[in-house]
Amino acid sequence: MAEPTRSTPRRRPTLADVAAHVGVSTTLVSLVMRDVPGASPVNRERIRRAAEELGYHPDSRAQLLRRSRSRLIGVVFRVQDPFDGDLVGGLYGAAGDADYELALSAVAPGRDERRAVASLLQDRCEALILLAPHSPTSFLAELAGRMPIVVVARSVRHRALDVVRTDNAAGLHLAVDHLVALGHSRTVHIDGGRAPGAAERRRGYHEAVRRHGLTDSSHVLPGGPTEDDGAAAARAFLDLHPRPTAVTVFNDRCATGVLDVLSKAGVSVPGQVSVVGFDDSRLARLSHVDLTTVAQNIGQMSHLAVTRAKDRLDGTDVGERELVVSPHLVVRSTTAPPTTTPSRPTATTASSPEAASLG
Amino acid sequence: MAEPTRSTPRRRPTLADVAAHVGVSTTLVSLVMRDVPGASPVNRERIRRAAEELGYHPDSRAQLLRRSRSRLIGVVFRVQDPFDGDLVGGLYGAAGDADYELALSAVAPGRDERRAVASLLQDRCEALILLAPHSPTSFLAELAGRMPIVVVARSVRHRALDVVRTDNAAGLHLAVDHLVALGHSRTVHIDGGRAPGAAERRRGYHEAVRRHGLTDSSHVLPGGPTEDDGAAAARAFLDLHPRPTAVTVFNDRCATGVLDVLSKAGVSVPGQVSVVGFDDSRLARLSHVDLTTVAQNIGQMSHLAVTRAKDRLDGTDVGERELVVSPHLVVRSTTAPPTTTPSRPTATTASSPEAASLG
DNA sequence: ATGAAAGCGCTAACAA
DNA sequence: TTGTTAGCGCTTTCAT
Repeated sequence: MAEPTRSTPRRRPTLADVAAHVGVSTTLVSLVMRDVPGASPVNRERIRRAAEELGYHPDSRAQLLRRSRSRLIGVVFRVQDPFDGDLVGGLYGAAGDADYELALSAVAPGRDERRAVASLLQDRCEALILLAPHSPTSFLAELAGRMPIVVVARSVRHRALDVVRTDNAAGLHLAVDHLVALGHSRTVHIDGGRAPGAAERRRGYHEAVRRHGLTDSSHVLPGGPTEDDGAAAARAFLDLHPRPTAVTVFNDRCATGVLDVLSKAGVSVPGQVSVVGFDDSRLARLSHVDLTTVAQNIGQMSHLAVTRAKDRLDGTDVGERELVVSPHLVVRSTTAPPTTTPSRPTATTASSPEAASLG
Repeated sequence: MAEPTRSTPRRRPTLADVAAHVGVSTTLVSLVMRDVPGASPVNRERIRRAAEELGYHPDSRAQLLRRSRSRLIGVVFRVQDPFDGDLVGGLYGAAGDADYELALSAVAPGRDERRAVASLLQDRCEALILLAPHSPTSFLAELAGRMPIVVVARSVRHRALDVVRTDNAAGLHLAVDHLVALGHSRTVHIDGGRAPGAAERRRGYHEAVRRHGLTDSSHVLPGGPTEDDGAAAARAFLDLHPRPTAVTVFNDRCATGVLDVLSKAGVSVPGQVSVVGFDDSRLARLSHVDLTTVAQNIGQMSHLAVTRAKDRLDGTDVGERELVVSPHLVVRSTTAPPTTTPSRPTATTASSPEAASLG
């Protein structure tokens, strides 16, 4: 019988193996492997060759154990969430620039944040970046007593926690300003419920419509972060009378559900209703969705999160604990001026909100 | 000035610190921390308390370095992909059952598979599970020379590689059988292009329509794995004449794009056209999508992947290198019997395909 | 430019 | 039940 390719071969080679193979000390091999000056070009070359030949990879555990610092930043993320996915991508880049490694720990069904964090603690991460964590502030604060903690995309007010987040209220100002500039006056905001950021976006909506003197022709409809939430809210929206001409939605996922229900109900977008999302996720960019949306600056947020972690580790004196990143509006094809066919003669002052639920 | 909560406190406590604090040997502390029998209840309690008090967490790098085995399985996944997300969730569970830890390494923009794998090699993983890898077989084979490699959701034929995948062809048989049972005869398959599994699904479609004697009234339309691909394919579909009454689509994402375009074109689903997806992703389950789809058994795949890695590590004699998991059909609301209103008098033999592009 | 030796925090013999 | 000792693979003084 021919021996098949061995899938469990001999013990992995160590520094000592490489050293022995070349006939030098482990010290020299260590230098060469780390690209540190102090070895003759000849030996450098021979050692490189031997390492390659033996298939040597340094053992990061041993390295980390020996080094005083791990240069490791832990990241807790929701493995299911596309926004977190984007952020993780950005974090890899930012960490590389800052000469740190990332250790990923996922939150998944059956694996909660505490477990994710615990595993990172064992890995000797020097700091933690938590993406939209839902743990109680007390837990986060306790962690912060151990090591620098950077919370991303959730607003937590605690003097030991660093926060990097989008200016959610400003995002809704952008959305409402855009709609008003197009000529809309009857608008609705579909809410994110208890999702992180939802309260601020709701507040931003209220502030913006008030600023435009449109409070009386504004609504907030209960919603949530998912497509399903959006679909349900859209059904409620269809019952509204007079029907608003524009909708701001908590996020893109939710907006997708809204769009789908409107489309199925024969309501054209942006012909009859304009829709604005939030996040500028891949969802929004799809050519057949092409959603006008408030974009979070993921690259900047990732960069700030890593930089803040690094600054804390370096003991750099940083000012604010909370870093608020400005969003910007991406206008695509789900917003347009309202059609000038009011269902009733225009009333200068809107009727009382209660009237809407009648008839 | 009041000293704010320190975010970079004293050196992390070690086993020795705990031991000194209690006044016992490190051995004893080690036993207790690992829940190994061999310590008196009294000491066990005192040590536990001291560890808690000092905020002690074992250093997994030191543990791993010292233990002969790391009991670590590396997972390479695409941080953006919802299907990979689901799998990672399943893998955590399966790994826990098998008493292994998972080390995650993401593929993201700017971080390719080689980098993801390299980092896992340094972490001294004993085996690697690669989710839908796109690296060339040669690279995977080379890896397999070092350690057990389990490839999930991609078909690779190599005697050193283990593969866990869904029976894609069978999935399309299920889909077509379902449609035919409903009474459909003019069908179309929207293809996945070069995506993993696309070729097998296409083949399954061809086999199934042939088996039903429907080859002449079948089409394959070029598509791809994304919503955009589906949207484009759907536009091509709308130009088909006579229009097929049912569509099988490469995957759920693509099917979503198809549904959206159909909806916007005023084509009712399942009234005028039935649609079947593939994956049973969260997308398909959304109440407003409610897509009939071929479900991959994620739980079983995760379990098999971990078990296979474990068996290789244990040297267990396993038979097949390729584990093929049967999918099943989830019937939801996008499939129904065809309406019996042919746009023209039924022709027994379909007109030549070229005719479609005319007029 | 090179090497010897100590030790990172832990576990696994072995002894007591 | 408890302690002593050696050493995992590496980096880091300190010699040479």
